[in-house]
Amino acid sequence: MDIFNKLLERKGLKSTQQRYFIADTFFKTSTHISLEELLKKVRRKTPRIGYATVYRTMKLLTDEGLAIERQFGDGQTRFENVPEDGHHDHIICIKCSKIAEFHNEKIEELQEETAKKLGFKVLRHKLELYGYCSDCA
Amino acid sequence: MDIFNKLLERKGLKSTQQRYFIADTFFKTSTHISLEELLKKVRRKTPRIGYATVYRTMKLLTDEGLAIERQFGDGQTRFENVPEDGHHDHIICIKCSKIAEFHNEKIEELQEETAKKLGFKVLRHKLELYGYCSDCA
DNA sequence: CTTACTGCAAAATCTTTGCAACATC
DNA sequence: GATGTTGCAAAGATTTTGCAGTAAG
Repeated sequence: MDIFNKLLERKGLKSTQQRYFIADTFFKTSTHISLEELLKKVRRKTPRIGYATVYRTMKLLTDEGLAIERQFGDGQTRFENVPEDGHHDHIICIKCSKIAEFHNEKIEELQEETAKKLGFKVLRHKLELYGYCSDCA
Repeated sequence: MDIFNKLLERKGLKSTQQRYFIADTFFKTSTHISLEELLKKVRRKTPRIGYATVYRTMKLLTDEGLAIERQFGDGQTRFENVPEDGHHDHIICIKCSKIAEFHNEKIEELQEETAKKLGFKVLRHKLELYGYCSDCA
């Protein structure tokens, strides 16, 4: 939450209870949460909160890089919080759904390189490997 | 188109001019096209065609594995035709939504290698880079 | 006090679906 | 002819935005 308060200060925004509850709830969530779900969670503590406030707070977090929007094709935008200790990628077992995380600096470098050739400047990426884990192979 | 005709036959569906134009146009498209864009293209040949028909035809193609639905976060579902000659990855501009494709064998190798260390056997993967293109940097 | 924030409700987007007219088989 | 298909328009589902009231600095 420190980082969130700093963000508000840096941008000259006001620190409100709504924003606090939304951000706090979001950062404590480990899954990919939708606005509707987040709203529901936050309302347990602050029933009078509105959808638009959640929407706008998440937009703020997304714009500032503290959250990432993701689309899984179910018609709802979901938000994932950005790990403070560097990012990681996922490898998912298509049989038992086990998810392992990994980080490979070499791959990241090659991504940068490839992007540069295409004239792009990469800010973030998404890499997911799908296959069988050792138990299911 | 042969494969499309076979699909219709296999499922006992009727072969109509609309379906033909939509599928043909889609298969000849190399970019990730949205329904709106596809409709516009098809209308150049068949002005009286409706959005719903395009929608339903693309749903058919998607269900049958001839097209892949993709969400790049710009609020529009886009369709990509399944490459017969191997896959590619994407790099997306977060400002103008331009999408470029690339393929880097070295990255694929590193993915395999990394997966092996974790005891996984990779079948497929998804790699998307997000950033600014040369025009928006 | 001034300026920003919130909630509500309305607007804007996209995606799906019901149905009568119409085209295949 | 029977059955599937099309186009239109309406319904759904989400995401955005305008605005008057409210609260933070």
